[in-house]
Amino acid sequence: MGITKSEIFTDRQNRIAMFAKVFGHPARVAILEHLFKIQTCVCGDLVEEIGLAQPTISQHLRELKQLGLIRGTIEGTRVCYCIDPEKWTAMKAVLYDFLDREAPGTECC
Amino acid sequence: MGITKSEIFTDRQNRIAMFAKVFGHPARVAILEHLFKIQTCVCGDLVEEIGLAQPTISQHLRELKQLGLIRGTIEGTRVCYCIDPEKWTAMKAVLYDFLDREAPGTECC
DNA sequence: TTTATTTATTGCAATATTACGATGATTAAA
DNA sequence: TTTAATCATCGTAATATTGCAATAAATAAA
Repeated sequence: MGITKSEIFTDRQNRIAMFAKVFGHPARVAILEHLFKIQTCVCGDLVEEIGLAQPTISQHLRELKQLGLIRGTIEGTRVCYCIDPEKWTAMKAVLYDFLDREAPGTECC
Repeated sequence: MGITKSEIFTDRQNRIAMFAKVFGHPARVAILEHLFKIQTCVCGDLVEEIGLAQPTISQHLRELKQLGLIRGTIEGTRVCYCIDPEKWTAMKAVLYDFLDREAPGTECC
């Protein structure tokens, strides 16, 4: 049905999935990488840097903003985006807690 | 159009997104957590453990298998699943390389 | 062989995602 | 005030994802 049954999972599992999902598209990965690279915040440069239409970039930026991973500041006719350091750290803690496991070396079954 | 323009991104960015995407659903998070918890591999228990229909679980298992993160071994009428340790480690390396950044403390713009 | 058990596959309905053109809103510049 | 520039939003088309009932496939048990 295209709709995720979030009710049957723990908050923790839903939180992990929510953060992972936002990285599940290369455009959002590229946006974040560019924001990390260009210390001073960027905005419409992302449209040129990445090869997608302006409304598409804007849509991806909104998803990142909704999770709090980036912030946008209006600067005249432009909008400057940057990583939110606290949120980035908090997100890392959630994902690392899930990812940082050692798979047992024993053979399967 | 619902279709991702993978061509315009680097292999690295696509790889990061591909791995992150598979964790972007709580059912797959739950499956992996259960496989980590129950050392000895499980199969249809996942259907009971998680509250989704058998075909749905089977579909999620297939996605994990396609990325190589889990393996399935036929045992009579059952199929035993387990984490692939090498693939798990390789996946971690890819995601950590992306996630493990320090956001600059400087203010936005 | 027949029946049960277990998992994969197929087909489908409902919803979500991706992408973009058109347009609106806001502000700077002329 | 008018025009240009920049970004967000709306509307829409195409595709993807999620979930399940029905069914097939494979093997164990009777």
